[in-house]
Amino acid sequence: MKNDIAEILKRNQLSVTESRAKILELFHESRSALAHADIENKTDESYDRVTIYRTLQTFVEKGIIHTIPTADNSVLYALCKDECTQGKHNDNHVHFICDICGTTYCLDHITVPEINLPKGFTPHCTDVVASGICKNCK
Amino acid sequence: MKNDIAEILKRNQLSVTESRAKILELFHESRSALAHADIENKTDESYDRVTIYRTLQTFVEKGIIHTIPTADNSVLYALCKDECTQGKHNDNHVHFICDICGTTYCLDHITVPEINLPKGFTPHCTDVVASGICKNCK
DNA sequence: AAAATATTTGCAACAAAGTTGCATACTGTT
DNA sequence: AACAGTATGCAACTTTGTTGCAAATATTTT
Repeated sequence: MKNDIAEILKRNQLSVTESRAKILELFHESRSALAHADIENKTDESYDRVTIYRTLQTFVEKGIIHTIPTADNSVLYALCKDECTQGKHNDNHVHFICDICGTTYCLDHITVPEINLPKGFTPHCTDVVASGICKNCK
Repeated sequence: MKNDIAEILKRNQLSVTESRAKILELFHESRSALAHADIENKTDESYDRVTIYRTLQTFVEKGIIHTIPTADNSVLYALCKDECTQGKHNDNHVHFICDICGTTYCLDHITVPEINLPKGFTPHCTDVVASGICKNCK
C-alpha cells in the first residue's frame, strides 16, 4: 500500500515526501470527500497549514483530486477517477451531501444524465450535487 | 419599479431600507448571479460590508435569493423563483458557469433530470452546475 | 404629525481562511 | 557523498466573514 502511494506520486512527476504520501493515503482510506480542516485533524496537525494548502493545490493540478462544489462556502476535495490527467478533469459525476452527518460522497459510478441547455451554451463539465439523507443516517 | 421592490420587501415582512431596496434592485436588474464583491462594486461601496453580508443572509432566509454551489470557494447568489418561501427553497434547477467570462447563469426553466442514487440515499434537493462556454463567449 | 418602539446600520474589533517570500530541510540524481 | 532542485515551515500579510454595541432609520402607536 505504502508503495502504491509512492507509485502514484512518481507517476505524476511529484517527489515523494512524507506529507504528500500521508495526505494522499488519507484520500485513499476515506470513502468520503475531505476538507482542508479534516486533513489537519487527521494528521494531528503534524504539517503546516501552508503545506496542506500547497499539497492540495498540486494534487488538483495533477489531476489526482478534484474540488466539489458546495452550497455553503466550504471547499471539499476527493480523489479523481483514473481517467483524469494533468489539466484534464473528467469528473462528470454525482456528489451527495448528507444533511444530517455532513458526509460528502463522490458517487463515481452514477452517470450524469444529458442536460438540455439553451441555445448557445456549450457544456464542458457537469456536476450534480444532491443533498438529503445518506445510507448511514436514514 | 421602485414600488415593486418595496412591495417584495414588505411581502416578506422586511422593513424597507435604502440598502435592502438597492441590493434587491441589483438582483432584478442582473441576468446573472452576483457575488458579495459584485454588490460592493455596483453600489460604489456606499454600504458597509457587514450590511451587505447581513442583507444577503436575510434574503436567503426569506427565500428571496439562494446560494449557488461553485467548485472554487466563491459564494454566489441569485433570485429565487416565485415558489420559494421562507425556509423552503425550491431551487432544483440548473446553473451554468462560463469558463471564459465567469458569468453564472441561473437556468430556471431547465429542469433537473431524475438521478438514480444508490440504495439508501434519499435526495431532498438536487443542484446541477454545468460549466463551459456561454452564449456571449462562443 | 410627533413620540415611542422596534429594527437596521456602521464602526471597531475579532476570527477564520487563504496567500506570498524566504531561509532551512529534504529528495532525487550524479 | 555531494550537488542541484524541490518542498517545507515560519512569519507576515490579505481576504473573507462574524459579533457586540451605539447611533440612525423605519415602523407603529397615540
